[in-house]
Amino acid sequence: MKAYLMNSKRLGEIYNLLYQHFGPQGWWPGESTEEIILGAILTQNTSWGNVEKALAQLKGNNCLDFEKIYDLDTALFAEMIRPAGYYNIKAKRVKNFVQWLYDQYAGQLGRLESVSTDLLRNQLLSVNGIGKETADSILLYGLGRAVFVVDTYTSRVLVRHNLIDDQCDYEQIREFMESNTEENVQLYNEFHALLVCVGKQFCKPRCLCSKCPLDSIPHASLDNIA
DNA sequence: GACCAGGCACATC
DNA sequence: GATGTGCATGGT
Repeated sequence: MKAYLMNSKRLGEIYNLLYQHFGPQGWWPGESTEEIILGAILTQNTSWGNVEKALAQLKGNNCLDFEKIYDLDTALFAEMIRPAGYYNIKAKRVKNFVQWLYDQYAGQLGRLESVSTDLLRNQLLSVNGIGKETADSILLYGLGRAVFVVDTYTSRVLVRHNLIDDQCDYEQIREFMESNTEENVQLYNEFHALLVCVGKQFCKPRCLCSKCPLDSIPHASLDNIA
């Protein structure tokens, strides 16, 4: 059997186990595209609980809105998102994104619909503060494009279960996921959310947790755990 | 008090 | 190209 068939079969098993255990995740948590995009930037190296606090503050100040943010003083915006951590740098990053949206698309998210995914991804990556994971989160969860999002949890779970080498970089992991699964926005959405879910609960950095729903999937030895 | 959390850019070698 | 560092709050 060819490698890609084996990998797609294994990924299928993993997806089914996770889906059976956790159920549909219905990501991204957020009521609007703007909230999803803000969440994607605010969650950089930050726990989601802290992001929720920051989003709640924005909501309370009626600032979950790119037009408002565009006009808002950066220092003032930074104060509102303080609970998310790295608030000064994240305030600049959000402003950079909004500035890009205004410069290129008159501030209208609707205008992104006619742009190809590849072009959009490259444009997002050119914004200072938007890296690969953030760009792909925006594309998949915010804009409904079929791009697999790779994050710490995705990588960790795949490495632990010997699906990828721990030296794989972002693009290699994304390529691995996209080439071994059906190209489908809803599948990418659920699969990534489920990987985060199992990662949070059962795949801590320094331990091999038991009772993981993926226990039946071949597992790396402790020696291989960073 | 240490460790971790849904990264990214930049400096330095 | 690889490696190290700053950015910061809040939960466990």
